[in-house]
Amino acid sequence: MKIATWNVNSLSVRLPQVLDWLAANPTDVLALQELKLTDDKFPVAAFAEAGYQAQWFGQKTYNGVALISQAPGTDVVKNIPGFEDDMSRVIAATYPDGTGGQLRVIGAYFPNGQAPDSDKFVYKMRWLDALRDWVKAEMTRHPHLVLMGDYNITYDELDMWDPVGLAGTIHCTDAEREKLQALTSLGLTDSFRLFEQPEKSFSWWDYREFAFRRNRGLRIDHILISENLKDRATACVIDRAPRKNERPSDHAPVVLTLA
DNA sequence: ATGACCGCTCATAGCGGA
Repeated sequence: MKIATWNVNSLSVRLPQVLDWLAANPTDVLALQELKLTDDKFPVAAFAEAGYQAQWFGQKTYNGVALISQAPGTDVVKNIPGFEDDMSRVIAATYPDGTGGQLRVIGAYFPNGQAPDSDKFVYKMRWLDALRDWVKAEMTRHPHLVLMGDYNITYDELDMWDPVGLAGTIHCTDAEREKLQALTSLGLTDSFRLFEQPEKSFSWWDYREFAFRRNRGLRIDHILISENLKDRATACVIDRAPRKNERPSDHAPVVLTLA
């Protein structure tokens, strides 16, 4: 089965590209981030026509997340329980795992953080702490778990186009990476690094300065999987094709294959 | 040193993104 995540940077603008991509890449569960629309504007009918169900959690102007799936999602949770937040960043649901079991899927749009000395960075740290505590509890309830989305954090220098120039900048600070390691230490694995990858593999490129053409990007979109899913993982790739579209998202989809 | 590009908003400049 295929599991994927894609920050679409406005679903209203990118809907045709998402539908085209799904037609070419049938996917069991696709997590979307940055819908930038309210719940009443979510294109549920368009996905239904394409054979997909959806769970969504939007808001005006910013943020917004969804899970697009072939099977219905159950036990849906929106945002981190107990963590007061006026931003729509998290959606979780349970799906059939293709082998008669169940798969818990969490799609998340992690805070950007803006700059390491900003209020938004403080919020990012608090949010990451709350996410970790909740995911830890989710893993006890749901042993087969996928945590995917736009993390807005690089793991290390391999995830940066300019490790020297970008050292210590947002997405690349020690503080953010410690929080990412705290998630990993729950028993989650970065599925992308289970496999050999091309050098300079990124999932996001700035719209400015021909960054995509020059492959000046970051790898900040991740699919983390629980220990008992590792043996089923057969591939994890970043699909750069949609980044070449006209009017593309600045992010590319990341796709995990489970046997 | 700065801004670049993109999407959005009770718009027409400013914010947030990354």
